[in-house]
Order: sequence, then C-alpha cells, then structure tokens
Amino acid sequence: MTQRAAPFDRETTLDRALALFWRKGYHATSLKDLEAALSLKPGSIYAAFTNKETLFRTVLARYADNSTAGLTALLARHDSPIAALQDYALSLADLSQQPPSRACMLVKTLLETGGSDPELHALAQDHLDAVQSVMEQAFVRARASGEIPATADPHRLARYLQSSIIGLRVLAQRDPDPVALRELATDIAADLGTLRQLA
Amino acid sequence: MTQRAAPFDRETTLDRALALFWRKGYHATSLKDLEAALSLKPGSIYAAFTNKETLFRTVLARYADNSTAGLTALLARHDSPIAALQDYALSLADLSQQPPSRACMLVKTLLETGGSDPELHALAQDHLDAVQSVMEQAFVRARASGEIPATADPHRLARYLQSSIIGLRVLAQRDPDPVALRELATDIAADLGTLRQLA
DNA sequence: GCTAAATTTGAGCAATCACTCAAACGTGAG
DNA sequence: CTCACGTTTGAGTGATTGCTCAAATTTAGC
Repeated sequence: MTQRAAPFDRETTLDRALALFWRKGYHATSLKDLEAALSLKPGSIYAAFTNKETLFRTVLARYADNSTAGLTALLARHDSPIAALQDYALSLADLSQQPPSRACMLVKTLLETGGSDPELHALAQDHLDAVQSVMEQAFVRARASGEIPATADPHRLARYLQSSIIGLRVLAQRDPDPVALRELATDIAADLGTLRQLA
Repeated sequence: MTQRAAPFDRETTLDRALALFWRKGYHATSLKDLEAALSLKPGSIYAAFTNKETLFRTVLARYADNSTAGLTALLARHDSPIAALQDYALSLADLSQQPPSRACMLVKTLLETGGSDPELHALAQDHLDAVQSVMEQAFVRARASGEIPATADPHRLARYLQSSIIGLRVLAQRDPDPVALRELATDIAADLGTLRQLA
C-alpha cells in the first residue's frame, strides 16, 4: 500500500473554498463558482469532498478552528485575560482591509441557514458556542486571579462580549469607515476595562 | 375609469412574502415557495411585483418602515429618550416567541448579499442607516434636555447601541433560551443607564 | 519500461431555477 | 344580458442547479 501524493494541494484548495464561501455564503455559491475558484472539475470536487454541503461543513469547521486558535493564542500572549480580550476587540477594527469578508462567517451561516437548513444552522451554533466558551474561560481565569470581582458571571460576560463583537463585525461589513470601526472597538474595549476592580 | 377591486389583498400578500423572505432569506426562497405562501400563480406574481428582486426590495422597505415606525412610536410614548431606548432593548428580549424570524431582516440581507449582490447590499445598508439615525436623534434630544452629558456624541452612541442590538438579535436567532436573552437585554439597558448624568 | 491502482477529466444527467404568454376567467359599464 | 377590459391561470421556456460516471491520464511499485 502506497501513500500517493495528492495532485492538488488539499490545504490550499480548502483555503480557496473558505474564501469563496465566506464571501458569497452557502446558497449563492454555485458549483461553477467553486470549479473556477479551485481550478478543479466537478468530478474532482466530488471525489475529494463528497458534495457541496460536506465541503461547506469542512470549510466552516476550518474557519471555526482558525478563530478559536487565534483567540487562544492571543490569550496566551497576555498575562491579563482582560487585556487580551481588549486587544482582541481592537484588533478586529483593523479588518478595514479587504479580506474575503469582514463579518463573521459563523454568524453569516447562522443567519442564512436559520429558516431553511436546520443542520447547518445547528453546526454554526455549535461553533459559535465553542468560541464563546473560550471567552468564558478567559473570564474564569480573570476572576480567579482577582482581576475582576468574585461576583462576576463568566458565562454572562462571555455572552455579552461575543454579542458585542458580532455587532462590531456586522458594522465592519457594512461600513468601511475605519474611524467608525475603531470608535466602536474602543467603546467595547472600554466596556471591558470597566470590569476591572481596583487593585 | 373604474377602480377595480383587487382579487387578492396586496397588503396581506406582502405580509406573507415578508414572513417568507425574512425566514428563508433571498437566495433560499424560490418562486415555488412564494407561489405556495402567497397562493398565487407565477403570472400573477410577475404582473403584480415585476420580478423576484423587485418583490424582495418592496418587502425589505416594508420591513424597514415597520422598524423605524415602531421605534419612533416607542420614543413618542416616553418623555425620556433614554428610557424609551431601554424599553426598546428590553422589549426585544420578548421575541422568544416564534415570529417569522428573530434576527433583524436588514442584517440578514446585508450579510447574505455582501459578496454577491451589491445593489441589495447597498439597499440594506441604507435602511440600517435610517434606523440608526432615528436612534441618533433620540440621543440628540436626550443631550438637549440634559439627560446625558453635553459632551456625549449622539452619532457614536447610536452606532454603539445599534451594534449592541444587532448582537442581541443574533443571539435571539441562535439561542431560544429566554433567560439568556433577557440577561443580555438587561446588560444593554444597564449600559444605556450609565449615560445618564446625575440630576 | 510495464502494469495496476488512483486521480482527473468533462460531457451530460435529471431537477430546479426565474420567468413568459396565450388562453380562460371574472368583473363592472352600458 | 352583453360586451370589453383587466386579472388570473398554468403549462412551458431556456438557463442553471448540484451531481454522475466511463474514459483518459498520471503515478508508484516491480
């Protein structure tokens, strides 16, 4: 048995598919679009990824993993969880560049599939929960170290923060004005700072 | 010239189309779906509404008008603009019922059309701006009456509030837990209360 | 080289898409 | 009651959808 080298690079292909699905969404992306973006014929796509929905699920998981990994790495880089989360919010304001899309792909998927495809909807929900739980654990650590009051509710705080960030990223998709984006990010970061109890 | 009575009620039909488009989004709603929901044959739909996109635009404008009218009415019912906005945020937590959809249709449209249909994207953006400007004027009035500090920036506050509410409504679509929703709405309302300066 | 297995190819499938239009129908005016 | 106009009808349009599969191509092991 021999491990045959893949004639096309799976990682690169998945990244391209991710960029396309992120930008256009699930329904508006046709197989023709995918063929063009991946430089692959339909047969190859189906041989490698089963079908359009499976490819989308794979790509969505990839996106979610990138998100949680990025956030986790950022938290590891700071001593203070709160400072890390503030840094995170502010960094989102810099996506006034034009990556595939600016809004969160998980939210886009959640809203797009809400009324039509319950399975993809549930999948997006699970990924969002995973990101939220990373935030929640950051608040747990902040509380344990005394950075925020012992009465603080990590779950509730994580929900509030993620909700704020979702709003920020919707604005990022809507308004390319970097000033507006930065002001909103600053407001969210300031809100986080409010939680700190005086030493 | 005679005013012929419409064989189908245009208002009712538009409301049905609104419910369908709101729930399923633009791309995932097929003409077959519309025929079934409106109890209309394709010819009638095209005679009355030109085509699918025009019908969607009409319906989106209807949704936006309902939104701004509702918010305006709520503001008129309160003496204090801040109290009205707090009331608004809290009222959104009660949509744990199952209306067509829970998330904001303007945001759904904005995200769905971002990478594929620039014209619908711009339309959604304009409607969101209109809602935001209603909020902004509320803050202008609050500042004029001394309810919030003279240094407050109504535009920035409106942006922040709308962003928070968008996040809240995404959560409403995601999590049917009424407690979570109410806690988040309470947090947003509390945030608004912070703006008040002591009398 | 040669062979066998794995991969890519792309024409083409049934189903569905948004949409059209000539004919049937219902309505109000005379 | 009759007629003329405007609306509703629904079978059917070409285009596009997601997808298949037998054939051509490429690779690795001997």
